[in-house]
Amino acid sequence: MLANPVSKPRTKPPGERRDELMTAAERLFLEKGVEQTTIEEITTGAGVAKGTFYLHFSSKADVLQALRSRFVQAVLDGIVATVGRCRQEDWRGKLAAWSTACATGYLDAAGLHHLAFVAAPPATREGLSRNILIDHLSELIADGAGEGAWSADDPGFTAVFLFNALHGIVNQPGIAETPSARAGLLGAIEAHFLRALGLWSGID
Amino acid sequence: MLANPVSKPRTKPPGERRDELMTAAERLFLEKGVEQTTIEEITTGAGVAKGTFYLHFSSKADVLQALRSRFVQAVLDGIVATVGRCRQEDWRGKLAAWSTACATGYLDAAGLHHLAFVAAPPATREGLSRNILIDHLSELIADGAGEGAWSADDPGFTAVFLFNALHGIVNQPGIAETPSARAGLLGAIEAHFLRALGLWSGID
Amino acid sequence: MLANPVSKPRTKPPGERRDELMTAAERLFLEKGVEQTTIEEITTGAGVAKGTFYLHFSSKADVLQALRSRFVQAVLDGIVATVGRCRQEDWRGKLAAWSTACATGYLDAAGLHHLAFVAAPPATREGLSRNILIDHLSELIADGAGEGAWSADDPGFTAVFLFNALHGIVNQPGIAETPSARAGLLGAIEAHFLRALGLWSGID
Amino acid sequence: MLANPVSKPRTKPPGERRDELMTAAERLFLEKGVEQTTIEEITTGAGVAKGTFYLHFSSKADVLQALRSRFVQAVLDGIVATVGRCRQEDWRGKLAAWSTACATGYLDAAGLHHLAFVAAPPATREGLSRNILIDHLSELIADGAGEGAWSADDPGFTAVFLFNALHGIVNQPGIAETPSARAGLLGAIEAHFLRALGLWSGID
DNA sequence: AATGAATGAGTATTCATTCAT
DNA sequence: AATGAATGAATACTCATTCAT
Repeated sequence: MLANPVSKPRTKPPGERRDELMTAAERLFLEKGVEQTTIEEITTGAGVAKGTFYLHFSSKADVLQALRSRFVQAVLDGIVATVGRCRQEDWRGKLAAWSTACATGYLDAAGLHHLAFVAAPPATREGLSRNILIDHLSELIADGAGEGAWSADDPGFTAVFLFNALHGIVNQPGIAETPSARAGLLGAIEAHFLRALGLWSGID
Repeated sequence: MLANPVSKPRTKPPGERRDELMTAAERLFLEKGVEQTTIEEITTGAGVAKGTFYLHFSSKADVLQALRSRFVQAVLDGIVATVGRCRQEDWRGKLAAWSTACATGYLDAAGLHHLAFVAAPPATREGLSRNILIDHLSELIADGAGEGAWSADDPGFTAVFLFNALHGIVNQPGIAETPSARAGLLGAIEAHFLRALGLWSGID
Repeated sequence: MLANPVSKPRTKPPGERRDELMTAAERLFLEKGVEQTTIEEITTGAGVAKGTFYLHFSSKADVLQALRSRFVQAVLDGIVATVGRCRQEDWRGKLAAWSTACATGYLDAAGLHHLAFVAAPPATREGLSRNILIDHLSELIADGAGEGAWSADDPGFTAVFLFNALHGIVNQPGIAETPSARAGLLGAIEAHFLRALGLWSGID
Repeated sequence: MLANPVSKPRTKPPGERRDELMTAAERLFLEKGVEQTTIEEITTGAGVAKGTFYLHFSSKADVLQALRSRFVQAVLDGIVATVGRCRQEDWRGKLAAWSTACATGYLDAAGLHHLAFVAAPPATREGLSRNILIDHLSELIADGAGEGAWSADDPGFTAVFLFNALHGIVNQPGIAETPSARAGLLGAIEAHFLRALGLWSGID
């Protein structure tokens, strides 16, 4: 007997199912919290059976980790693209671009960012002290210092310092709700980033 | 017959019992984690019956919140004492003292701090964006600005920025394990605090 | 120092305290059910400390039993008074009076009656097959039969039969909410009582 | 390798599992009382794991309700079968059959009946004033009245009256322990039913 | 790949009762 | 008589995970 042509295919490419599960999990995690979300709710939300979850993830912590990676990677992509538009020698611009792009990426996914790093932080203490964003910022600071754009005794320290500062700022609930509030916020973040590297903020 | 002077009194002042329970909980939370600690272990650790726990706290989250408050209050007490030793007009010294005292308070109770704010963060997003430490720092920045010690467009913003920066730094595992590493760390934090307010760090 | 003349006396005659506890328990039992009512709520309701409860009752079942007795005795008193007003030889009138007085007593305390016999019945199966009301009715039937007012092969059987019938009728929620509904109900009960003894109900 | 043909299938049709759980619960409730029976004992009795209980029932009260329904339905089935054997126009016979079949159904499952309606009565007051047995009796009384077999001003009233009367009678502990006692009881119930409808009982 | 019935470990919480004062 | 802090037994329920189909 032929399969009902109207019904959705029972099997899908693995990547697609995985994404659907992640998206369902993300929505539920944001709506009701990680703890309060059950695996079954995730699978129901993704329209599959409970067992299917374990074909793609090993546990709830596993999906959460995947969501974290997806989020951080998206922010990093945004940063790379923005910073890449600066002239090679414009270190000041690059730093400003970094701060703005990072803050923007976070603000655009405020809930998810809070979820991934604050409400349900990774098991290790690494979360906010070692990640690809901090590495990227650290590298930028080191490169700029190498080119004489600024001085930085310890780029790693400054990167952790600034990243967490930015993180704390954008993590404030209700911040940047209006376009003008957001613009002001981005400006203030940029100014503090520049000042931290000893560059005058340009507002005299 | 007189009461046996050796046996502990069955009833104790409420505050005392409460403190004993908190202390037992703190030790267990640090040893084996919040999730892994049962209420019964806490009461056993405090030498009381299980039901007694609920005479003082409504849940595990409730003790955790009490531990958080106790920790933050202790750090604030240390800050107030240290800052208070600066001359009235020495705003630069006060800011430096604030950063050092705060970082010291955190580093001295690294486990508890990690526990209370990272591994088992408060349910709301408020924790790291509104607390008595940030309020205190914000006030200091505003006061200094009022006295012309520095300029600060938005003391609240800078306070959140710096507090989270500091928080991220001291939260790094294994940081400041040696006295010299700690000294260097405190110096770097101080330098960044000063620079954020446009004061030269004095290390050239 | 003299006791504050405004405060209520700390000690009261035992009977009074007991009554206050019973009254508080009755109100709470009716409001939220026996199971859902705690001893502490009862004592709070009576304005005494928890331990005082055990000076008057041995358990929750004990208060409930006391409430049951108080209720049944009140109904019986009403019946005895009403029936006593009939002429000595008016057996028909006595039976009618019994049914009406019993139903009235129940309807006047509908919730308590439900509580005492249905929602939280006594531990034994005796509740609705042996109690002082049934005994009283049984005696009336036997006496009337002895006087030739009616014939009754088994007065005990008929008493249980009629008592439970009446009980089921008045236990219907919302029955007899208006005066006329109540009058109709009492009439119907009376008619069925008379008919059960082979007396014509008088409604032809 | 083929599945071991001796081992029971791990999964069973839902209805079957449900029935097994109900039967295990019924046995335990009768043996040791509802309160004294734990969910775990029920599942052990049914040969399944604890969690399986909650796949079929939401709580102990839920199974109890299911047992009540099963019991009442069984009694109704017996009544319908018995009454159905009477000639169409034999209303007196039908009424007699109803009372006898209902009483028999109750007496045959005295423990369960006591359990379900007396020791652990339903939470609402509806149980003994509205159920499918009362509805059935009410209909019979109305139909007979319609055919002129008897007069009934309020069939619903009489049905509640008689049902509760019968219920109270059969609920007496130790009643009808011998065949002859049972026969006498059924006869007396029948006589009272007939008399309630104004039919002479035939026992003069 | 997908299903979903079955599993069973794990624990927070309540509250009747006691008893030293 | 009265208090109320302390006790501790007792159990329902959840939900991540498995696995036979």
